[in-house]
Amino acid sequence: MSKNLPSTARSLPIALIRAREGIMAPIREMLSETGITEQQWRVLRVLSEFGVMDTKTLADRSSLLFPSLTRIAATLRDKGLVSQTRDEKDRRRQFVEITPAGQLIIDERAARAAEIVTGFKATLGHDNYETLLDLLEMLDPGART
Amino acid sequence: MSKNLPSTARSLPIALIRAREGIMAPIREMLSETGITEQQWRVLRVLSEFGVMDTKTLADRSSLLFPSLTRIAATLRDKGLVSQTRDEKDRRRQFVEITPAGQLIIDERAARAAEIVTGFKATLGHDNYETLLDLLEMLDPGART
DNA sequence: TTGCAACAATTAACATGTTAAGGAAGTGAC
DNA sequence: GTCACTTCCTTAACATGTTAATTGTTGCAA
Repeated sequence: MSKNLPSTARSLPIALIRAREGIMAPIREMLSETGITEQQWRVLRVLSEFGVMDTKTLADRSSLLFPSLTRIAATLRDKGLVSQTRDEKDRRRQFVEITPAGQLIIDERAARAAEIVTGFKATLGHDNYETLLDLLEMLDPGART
Repeated sequence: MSKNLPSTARSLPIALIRAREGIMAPIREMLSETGITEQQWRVLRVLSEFGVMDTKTLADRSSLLFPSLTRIAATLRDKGLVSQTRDEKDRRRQFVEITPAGQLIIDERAARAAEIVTGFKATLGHDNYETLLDLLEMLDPGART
């Protein structure tokens, strides 16, 4: 049975889009003054958290596809927020590192970003927030062990 | 306190992206043979469920921004999957309707799409699935009454 | 060593997301 | 009626998502 599609009002893909839209709106607003995009912010955050890493790891941790990352890395490099270096042992590979200028962007906005997150935790309630993260992780093909 | 950003591993925006990626992968695979995209599928589904409607309502129900919808509607019209008509009383407004060819695309794949949804329900468990939808709806700015 | 498969990264091509600006049609104050 | 204002939709410009093709390297095997 269940040959019928669920109503679009209870569609999981659509619900994910709308939730994401709700989450990102205040974050995009915060970022608008910096001139960097949401994805660029994400890359900087990953680099800030884990330090220098190769492109493949960076793409994985940032949840970005390679072609996107190529463009984003080029943009961030032009802005002086990251630096790229070739692996001398394997010249196919490349390493990316956040620069002091890039780290500054993170540092100056970490408090405000944390406030936004706190706001959503308050909206949902702490337990619901953790539950939500757990459920979302169950849908992540990369996280299913 | 909590001036520190959460680890990107427990970041809600990133978790939403990854979950969406996990959900959409099999759906995109299903759609690949049709030549229509995920968003075009979404528009057709909304039109199939609710019937003819004006562009504003369609954008709202499809969770698409107006500029995107303009392009998508033009694409679908060129493919003969929807038809557009001007409102004669208010010539700014426009109505969109699914064509038989468009409806056929939905009908031919409704069963397979429903199977995919059923699969995710099984992965999460029915109660978790409903909980997830409820929590996501709490983050949707358009749904907070 | 040469040839080829595998790999990392880029580029290309097209669709969408996002913001801003533009154009056309309706509305209301005067 | 006219002018400002609003509304609906489109266009523009740029960044990203997505898939496929391409380039440059490496490793391995005939």
